[in-house]
Amino acid sequence: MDSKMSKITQDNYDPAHIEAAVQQRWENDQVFQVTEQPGKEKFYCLSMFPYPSGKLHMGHVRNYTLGDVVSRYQRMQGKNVLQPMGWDAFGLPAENAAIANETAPAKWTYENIAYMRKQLKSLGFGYDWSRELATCKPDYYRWEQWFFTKLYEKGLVYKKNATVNWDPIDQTVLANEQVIDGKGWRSGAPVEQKEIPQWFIKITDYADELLADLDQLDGWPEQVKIMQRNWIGRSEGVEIDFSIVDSDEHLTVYTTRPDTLFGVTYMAVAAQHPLAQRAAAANPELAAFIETIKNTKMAEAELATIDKKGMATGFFAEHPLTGERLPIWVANFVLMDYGSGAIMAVPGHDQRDWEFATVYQLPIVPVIEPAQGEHDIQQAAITEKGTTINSGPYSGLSSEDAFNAIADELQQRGIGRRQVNYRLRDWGVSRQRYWGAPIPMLNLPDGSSVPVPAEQLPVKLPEDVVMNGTQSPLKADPEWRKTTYNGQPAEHETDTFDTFMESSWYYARYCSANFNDGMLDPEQANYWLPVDQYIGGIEHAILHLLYSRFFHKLLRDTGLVSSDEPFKRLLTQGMVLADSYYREAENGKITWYSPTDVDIVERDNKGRIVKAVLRSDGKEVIYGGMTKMSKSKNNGIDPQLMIDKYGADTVRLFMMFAAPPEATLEWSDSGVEGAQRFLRRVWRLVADYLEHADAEHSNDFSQLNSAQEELRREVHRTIEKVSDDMGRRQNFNTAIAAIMELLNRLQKAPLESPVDRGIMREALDAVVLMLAPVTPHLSEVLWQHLGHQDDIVFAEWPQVDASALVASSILVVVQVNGKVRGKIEVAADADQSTVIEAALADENVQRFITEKTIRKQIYVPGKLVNIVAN
RNA sequence: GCCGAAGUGGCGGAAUUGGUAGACGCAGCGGAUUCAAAAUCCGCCGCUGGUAACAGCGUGGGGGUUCAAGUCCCCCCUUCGGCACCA
Repeated sequence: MDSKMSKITQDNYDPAHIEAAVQQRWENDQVFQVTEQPGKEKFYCLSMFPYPSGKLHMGHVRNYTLGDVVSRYQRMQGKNVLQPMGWDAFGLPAENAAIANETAPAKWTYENIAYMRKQLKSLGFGYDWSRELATCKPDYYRWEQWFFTKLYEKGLVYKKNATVNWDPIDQTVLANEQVIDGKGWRSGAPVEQKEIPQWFIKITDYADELLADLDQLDGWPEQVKIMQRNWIGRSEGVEIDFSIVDSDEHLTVYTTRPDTLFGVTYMAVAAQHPLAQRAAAANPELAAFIETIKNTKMAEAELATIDKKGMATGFFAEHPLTGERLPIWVANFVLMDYGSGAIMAVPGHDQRDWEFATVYQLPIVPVIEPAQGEHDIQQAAITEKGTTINSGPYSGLSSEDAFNAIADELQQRGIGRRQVNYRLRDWGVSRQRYWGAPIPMLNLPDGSSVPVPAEQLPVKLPEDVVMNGTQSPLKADPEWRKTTYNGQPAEHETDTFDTFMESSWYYARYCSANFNDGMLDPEQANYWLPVDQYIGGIEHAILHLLYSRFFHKLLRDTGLVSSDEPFKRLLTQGMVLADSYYREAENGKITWYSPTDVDIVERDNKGRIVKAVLRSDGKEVIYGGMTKMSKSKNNGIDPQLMIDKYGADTVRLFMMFAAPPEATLEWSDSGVEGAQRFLRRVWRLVADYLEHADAEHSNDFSQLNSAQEELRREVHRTIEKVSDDMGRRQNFNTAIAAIMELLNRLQKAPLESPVDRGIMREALDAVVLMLAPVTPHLSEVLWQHLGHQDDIVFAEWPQVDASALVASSILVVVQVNGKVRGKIEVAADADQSTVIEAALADENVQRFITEKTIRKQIYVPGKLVNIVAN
């Protein structure tokens, strides 16, 4: 490596040059390729793989820098570290790009992968590229198809009707993000809700285990576990049959509040409910109403905020305990896809029921009196529990007792049963799109479906296609689906899998990425799994992470892995923000300009942006604040520009220093320059030292003067802090701050005596080693120049010398009535009375306690004295 | 609407177990160096008062617990993430 040969000087830090050289050596020596080494502690570090959208964005750079820092730190702890990378390559954007650029999704995807792989390498991430995978390749998705047929055989897969967004002009199914204000994004036609048959996987069979095993996940953020718990939403309640008046049928509902049963004043069913359909058949007005509410988007957020609408069906149900006639309404806030598609409405004690009842002037009967506080049932529902009233023989009971008494009664009469319910719904995996893994099912002429036999897998997705803008090429091609089954004609399913399917098991495939005889090689998988550290965005807290946990349990129950959970420790990183600028045209149209095209011409005396202009025309633009980097605000900063300008080490350092991992990170050009400045100072300090490197050194630290002792204490305190920050706390920003602090001290340290040089030598080795996970290229080069022969990638993390930490005296803060009034220096081993005596003797402390009576003296050993006086 | 976070100087952030609020960096200001500039180095830098020593105030707002609260409890406001077909 030529950078090793050339002398380093005050100002010859050249990131482009050294980074290329170091990366070349890693590649030549295949430094990051790993195999199983029984007996050596393993560490599997995984960052969420990217969707190959074109080029890396700053969110990726942040995510992968975090992963690389953790990986390199763990490797320096002597562990066998696996860090793989791959591509979440199926998805909607490829189809959109294909239409826009008149290319095939496959071609576009593969080109993006090639470019982004190059970018990842230029950032110096230490991946084992021999394990790279792309989910759009048949040798990946074939195993997913195989696994799906196994799940089918186990009875975990079924088909049922479910609602999709239907664009009646483009004759196509739309994703939620393609529906804008209720209209198709391309056609502009009002979107309809349509029921079509789709495949589901029974995640609800595993709901209990998914819930219970969250308790094992000590290394997960509490907030993510809480979100998953709420998502699964286990509840204990009662299923109740309400008989329908003048009919043999009944309406079954689930409630968690049987204690409010006497407060039921009406029933409500979904628009698609058979009862609603039957009522509509004889009632054109109702039929028309059902048509209008059918097209409400079914997203939960939408549902929660829509105006409550409904219409009576003319049917009545009978109250199971009072015999009262209850009108059955069709309501837009009841969904067929949830539970039984029907609810018992208790407007007194459920806010949605209350709002509906208020709109349609249905009776509101209070049956619960809350334990405390005034409540006006005319203003809102009372959702707290309390004591039953107006509940016949069940009045005067606590909510809990009433729950049990009423549940028992219903159960005894055979019209109700206690039941545990989950908010979690089964996983619908069918998508009516082209760019995804074909669902390996065959539709037979008799209308039944069978899995594609294992020997016929994979069902390959044709890659050389033309996108016409609407229909999936799979559906448009009458030939593709044609096949035979047992000699009879059959048709391939033309739907493809939800892309969450691929991302639910890729972490396991990496362990044996090139294994051709099965989905996983259990031996390799069980060596590496579970993932020791998983890193990705908080936006995946529920869906991706829940589906992956589910898949892991499915893999376990198929005998492919032996662990219960896929990810031991989880780090959720925050978003990356940048400044935004815009202009508003006279017609109100807003145009956003990239911060890289804008010059700031004026700041106020507080440093805030007052005036900025577009460089190309010199005219003013309006500052739009710090917002998430996005296409829509045109404020994405291209990582490539930054790497070209400053080098990977600087970009990595800035990313790790600017904010703690979980927080949002604000992009700042001057912050990046600050990071670069620091690296130049490190370089210079080493160059400075090397000029004295040939002089005599002493490593005998037993006779230090107080300045030397203090400096060396600083070095070892820093090692202690940085180790804790990087290993346990994962607060890389404070680790870097500590190294900066040490560097500030070292710049002022003398190099005169052999001991001075010995201390500096020890300190510089430590600084370079501690920076190695963050700035591996710079550290590697400086490490070589400091005379080390070994590769810093595998070097041992610096050790704390406990004897260097011992100090003879300590600083104690003295407060009077909780306010700091003085600081005293006391012997490290001074006892309480000595310290308090010294505190009371302090001149400034005296001013605040004279003529007052001391009521209390508190001593926090080694830290603080508080004197309470009045 | 529901669930989950966050709010600290001009700015990003630090304060890890209730114990010195503002580490580190950016911006700014003053100085050194330079023909000059860049780069670099030295110093100052929460607000108010004071030459200073120091004092008062100060962690989104309001209340509380405590010798002591950015940190714990209650209420409120604002911003952000997720809400099942974006990934």
